[in-house]
Amino acid sequence: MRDGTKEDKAASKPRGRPRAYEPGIALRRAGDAFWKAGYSGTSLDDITAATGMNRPSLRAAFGDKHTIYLKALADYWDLQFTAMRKALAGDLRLKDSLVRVYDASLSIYFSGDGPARGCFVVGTAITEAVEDPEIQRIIIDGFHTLDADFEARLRVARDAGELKKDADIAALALLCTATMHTIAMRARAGASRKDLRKLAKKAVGVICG
Amino acid sequence: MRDGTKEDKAASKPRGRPRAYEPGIALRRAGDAFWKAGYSGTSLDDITAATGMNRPSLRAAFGDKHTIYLKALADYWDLQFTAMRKALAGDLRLKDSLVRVYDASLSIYFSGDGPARGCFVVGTAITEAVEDPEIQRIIIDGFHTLDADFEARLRVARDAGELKKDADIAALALLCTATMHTIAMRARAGASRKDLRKLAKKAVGVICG
DNA sequence: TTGATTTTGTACCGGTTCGGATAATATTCT
DNA sequence: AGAATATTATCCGAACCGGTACAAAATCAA
Repeated sequence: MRDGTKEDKAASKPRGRPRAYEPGIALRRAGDAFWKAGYSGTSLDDITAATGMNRPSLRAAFGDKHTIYLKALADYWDLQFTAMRKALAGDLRLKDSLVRVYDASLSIYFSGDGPARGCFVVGTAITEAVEDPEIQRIIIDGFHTLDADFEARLRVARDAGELKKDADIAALALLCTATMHTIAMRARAGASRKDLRKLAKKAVGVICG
Repeated sequence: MRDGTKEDKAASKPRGRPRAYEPGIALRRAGDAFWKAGYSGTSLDDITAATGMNRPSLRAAFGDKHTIYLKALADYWDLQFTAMRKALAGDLRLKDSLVRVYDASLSIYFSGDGPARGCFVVGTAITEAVEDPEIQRIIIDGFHTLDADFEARLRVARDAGELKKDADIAALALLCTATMHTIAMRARAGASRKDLRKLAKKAVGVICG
């Protein structure tokens, strides 16, 4: 009585012809395509080539081009925040903690086969923001989350005596985000990973006083 | 003998049918079109609509789409650096000088009729950088000029005793550029001018110690 | 006035875009 | 085996893309 009721998790197979793709992987591949050339610069043909899916399957699975992009964008924010929070966790000194965040980001910015693509948001979403309020909102919310995560970490540091009692936590958090932004752009503009790591360390040096 | 030799500045008119447009203004309008939707997101039809020029005239005047874009990009850097250097000139205190730079940038980011478009480079060039080495180089050179201009101003401030003798000028300059970058992106993402001005002041507060 | 010169306006070309219509295929259920 | 279901594969079409050919228009020189 307990099994085969259809809601058996990974058990019971779906009814018709099985999928020839893995939705999660396919979406990431689609994201890779956007990441390289931006939203307008990526055609559905590019995406079919990247995913191996044909057009109708693509549409059935993820919707039209705009919807595919939004899903890829949400996916990226997940990746970014997961990496960031993992880097911020643990009881390192503030300075090391921040450097670890930037290192984690650099790993993302320099991921993939070709040349560095920087941040997905910076490289693809920012451009569309002016004419797409939905994307605009997703970006601004993400930036605020970035600010908030940095600020929370800085507050811990201040309470632990690593920062001066009267340090302007909010201001420092903005500079942390700003540093992330400048790294993201310079990465896409061709700066070397080594140089960007040095940049991060210098910025952290100032921020931590 | 001195006049009418054809090189008489604005004197002697050209030979054939006169232009129906002003090259400088037309190029700026073309830039406006790119500024709104990015390089790939802007069609030649968009540009003809923005400039009032028809397609063959456009090509004769500025070349193909890619060349038009490069001209518009160079034009924008000129605008940006002119505004920045004007803001940095004069003998204000460092803090006021920097705030003035960000105010000048905000004037650019919030220019135009529609919603804020942020920085032209951030909103249009960054996306293309991955697959266009020429654009990539123009961006990185521009960023370095930004860094250098800030650094020069900071050095003056240090020599004038506004900063500590052992202040890391290069690191502070990077944070100045980073602040510019984060403002540019947030502007395009829909942040209000008032909020961005407050952000700038907070950042300047930290940078100036 | 006539001819030379330059720009403009229209219309078109071949290729690409996105989305969908239709038929073939692979699997499960009965 | 046969019906039901879900995905895949091929193809189509209307719109758009960047670029160009060609003739009409506007000016200057003689």
